[in-house]
Amino acid sequence: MAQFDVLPVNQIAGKATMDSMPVRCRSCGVRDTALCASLGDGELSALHDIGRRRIIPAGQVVSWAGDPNAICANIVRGVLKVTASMADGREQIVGLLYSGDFVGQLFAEESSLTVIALTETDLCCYSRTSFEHVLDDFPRLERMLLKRTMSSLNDARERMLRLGRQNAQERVAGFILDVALREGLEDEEGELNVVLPISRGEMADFLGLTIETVSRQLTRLKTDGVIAFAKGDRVCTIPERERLEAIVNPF
Amino acid sequence: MAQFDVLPVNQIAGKATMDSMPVRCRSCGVRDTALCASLGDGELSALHDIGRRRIIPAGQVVSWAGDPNAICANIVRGVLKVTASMADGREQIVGLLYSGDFVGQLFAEESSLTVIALTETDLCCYSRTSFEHVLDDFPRLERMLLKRTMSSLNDARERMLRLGRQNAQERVAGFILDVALREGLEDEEGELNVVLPISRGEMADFLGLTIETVSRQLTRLKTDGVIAFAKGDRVCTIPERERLEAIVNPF
DNA sequence: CGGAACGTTGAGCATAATCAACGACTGTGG
DNA sequence: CCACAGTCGTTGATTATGCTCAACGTTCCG
Repeated sequence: MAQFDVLPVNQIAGKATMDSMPVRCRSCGVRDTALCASLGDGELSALHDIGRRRIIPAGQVVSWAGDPNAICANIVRGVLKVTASMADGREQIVGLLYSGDFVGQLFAEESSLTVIALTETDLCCYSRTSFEHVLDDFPRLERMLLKRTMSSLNDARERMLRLGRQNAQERVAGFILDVALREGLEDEEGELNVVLPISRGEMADFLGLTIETVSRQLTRLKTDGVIAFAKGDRVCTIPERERLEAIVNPF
Repeated sequence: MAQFDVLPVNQIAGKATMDSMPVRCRSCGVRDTALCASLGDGELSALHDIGRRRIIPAGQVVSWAGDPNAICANIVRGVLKVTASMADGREQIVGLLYSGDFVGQLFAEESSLTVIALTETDLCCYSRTSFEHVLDDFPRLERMLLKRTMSSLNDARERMLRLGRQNAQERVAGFILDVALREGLEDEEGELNVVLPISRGEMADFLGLTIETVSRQLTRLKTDGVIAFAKGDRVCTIPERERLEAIVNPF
């Protein structure tokens, strides 16, 4: 009954704006970076109507490998990991997804990968089949998805080079550099500061190493002065980016 | 002048059929498996008009990493490798492409990967930008490309698990199994026979190993009776598929 | 206070890389 | 025709890298 008060108010507010952008979308933090950016304000309702906001606590599974592939989503806030695993428990993180990224494999009846929230995460979830139908009606949406999928494929292939050909030192250094370039901030002294989004164990699963090896390589980078840690094990400072780059791409 | 005789004849032959399928496409071996399968006979001319057949000898580079990303293509016949490499020469094969597969990264100004023909290869080449324009006009073509790209992404992710978490024995066995399931033929005794499409060195580059390790693992599989070689190093027989599968996916 | 989760460090070991030698096969040129 | 180099694959000896097992410190929370 309380819902009755709330919902109509939102709808009225929506109609009161110049265009017909749905209310939930109007305040959405990834309106201009997620796939939605390919839709005009008026077109958003097609996605809005099939979407549902969901908050996932850290550590919770979003979708299991082997389950029917029922949902896909835009990430509004948070970080997800996509993992592949073997029967005996060996695990590999095959992708990390951030705000604005799209989650889910379309056109497949069964999902072969497990998706887990690393931080508390806001998702804008769609039924996979409904999303596929919306795709039929909005070519720009499909085009944007195609571009992103091609770009993900490229990322995956670059990561294969790392997993197949780089040693532990290069992998760890490369990971820190990637995160720093994506999310890092320069301070007043020109140092690059970044919060590592994952634990040592998750870094190991991402890099195809063990926890111990990741830890040892981090201490080595630390004693060599290439990186420094402040306030815990997650906050990392990079005094000279060039030194890190030299490790990742040697001659 | 001789051309004058030939070309009109082809055009007449094209128009003489019930539909307007271009001549070159009518005899094409991958008409129904490549991306073209998403187009009706009449629609084919859009691709046909911008396409050009090209024969690439074995070993020749189709496109270099770092070059302007100018072309894409359908593979009519042959096998290509897609490689990523580091400044110091380390190399990783990130994809193998067969007849009917699509080659090229769209919507990127520079290509980051090198493509090389492993066998003599027939390509149906398009200028990348022209192809992108055709994509605008044929939603079914774009949809098929999206599906394939998603499926390639999935393959790439499964390969990350291998590169990150499997040992040499499992990688080599897994590779043989993959090729056998894709291209192998059962003989009268129920044995699976397959011709390995690449050399030991290329297998090493594909699996993130060295030539010596690949060779040793193959001899180990051979002495264990899991596989056998006949007529050279490329023709491989698998007496019991289950034994190979047990190695790839242990408990 | 006890336990759990996370991270670091050490000792020993196993796996795959490196370095080296050699056989089989192919094509080339004398 | 044979000698030769070149490519490809195999095998052996040795080494280095990263894994395994184990212990221990810190932080957080019941």
